[in-house]
Amino acid sequence: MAEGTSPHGGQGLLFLTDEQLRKGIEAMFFAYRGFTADPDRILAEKDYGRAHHRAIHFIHRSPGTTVNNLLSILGVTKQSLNRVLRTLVDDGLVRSEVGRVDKRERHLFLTEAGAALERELSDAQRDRMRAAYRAAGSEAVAGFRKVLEAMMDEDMRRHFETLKDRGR
Amino acid sequence: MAEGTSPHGGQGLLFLTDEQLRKGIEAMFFAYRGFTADPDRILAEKDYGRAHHRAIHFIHRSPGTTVNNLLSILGVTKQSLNRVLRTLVDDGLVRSEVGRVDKRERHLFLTEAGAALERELSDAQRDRMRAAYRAAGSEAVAGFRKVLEAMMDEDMRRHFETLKDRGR
DNA sequence: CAGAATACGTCAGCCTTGTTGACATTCCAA
DNA sequence: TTGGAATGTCAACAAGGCTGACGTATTCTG
Repeated sequence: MAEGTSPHGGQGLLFLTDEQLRKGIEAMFFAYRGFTADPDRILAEKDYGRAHHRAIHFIHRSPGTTVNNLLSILGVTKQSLNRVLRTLVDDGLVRSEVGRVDKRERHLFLTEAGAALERELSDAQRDRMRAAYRAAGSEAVAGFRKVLEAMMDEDMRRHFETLKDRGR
Repeated sequence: MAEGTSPHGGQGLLFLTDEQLRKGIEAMFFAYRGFTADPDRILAEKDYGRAHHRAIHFIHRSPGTTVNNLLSILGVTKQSLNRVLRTLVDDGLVRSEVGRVDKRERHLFLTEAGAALERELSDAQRDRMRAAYRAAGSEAVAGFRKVLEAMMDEDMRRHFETLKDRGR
């Protein structure tokens, strides 16, 4: 635990046994289940799935985003996204607006109802995240974020950074 | 960053804005994609999916485990697991042995071929994990693990701990 | 301006992986 | 010994990925 604070700069001299790495892998697997568990319960009641949650989350995060942008964030095909988007628009949770400057584009926004569901979902998910952060301590949180960022693919890290800036 | 090392014990006085928590959530989402990307590529070539990977991983980890035990680790229905297991047995990657003391149980083992695939998959996944750990430093790794453990459901943490001990 | 490229939507069909329901076998306890 | 619980298998269905093909509107470019 004190290893990383040494003059080596916390890098370079890590002894990483296969066993340690395997535990990291399993931790990731089990934790992700917890991570999605609470929203999944809420979604199931409303006959939505994780795909709907993801769309709602990122539309909330980047109001007015285009379909194409959402596509590259979510990393699915347009057919797949479209199915989800259609139900959200039909159910009045998402509004799709023809672009003013480029009329080929559709800009996506949450309606009031959509924003309400978003709040319900992210409240649940944040509660767990907050509890985990509290239990682990702020030093651990910094490390958590560092490792996760290092684990992303390049494209995803780019998206992640972009979202980061926008939120400020 | 130095906050958690204070006499407060790294807890209690965390300022956790919704914005910070949201970034944690997004980091988790993007990182998990990276986490599964490499094995997914290998699996796609061989016409297997993530479900096969999970089964192989945990059978490797606990040779001789029963279907029921695997079920509770994976958190799916037995019918769902069974389908995956059947293809693995048919393809000669997994051996299923009728229990000696309780003949209702089946004990699961990897065959040589199964172990070979397991190695290929976990090598790929470990490589990424190792790179992320190296990039983040050992202090970060400790924090990473701490937060993940705190994020798990109780049952999952129990499984996680059990696997931990067994590996030693 | 004509034609290529882009953005989006949609239809059809497939696969994986989750679900429930029905059922056979085996074990155990009343 | 018999009925209930536990274990595992088979069948059928749904969600949500995927590819491929196509239509339409719009924009960009030579």
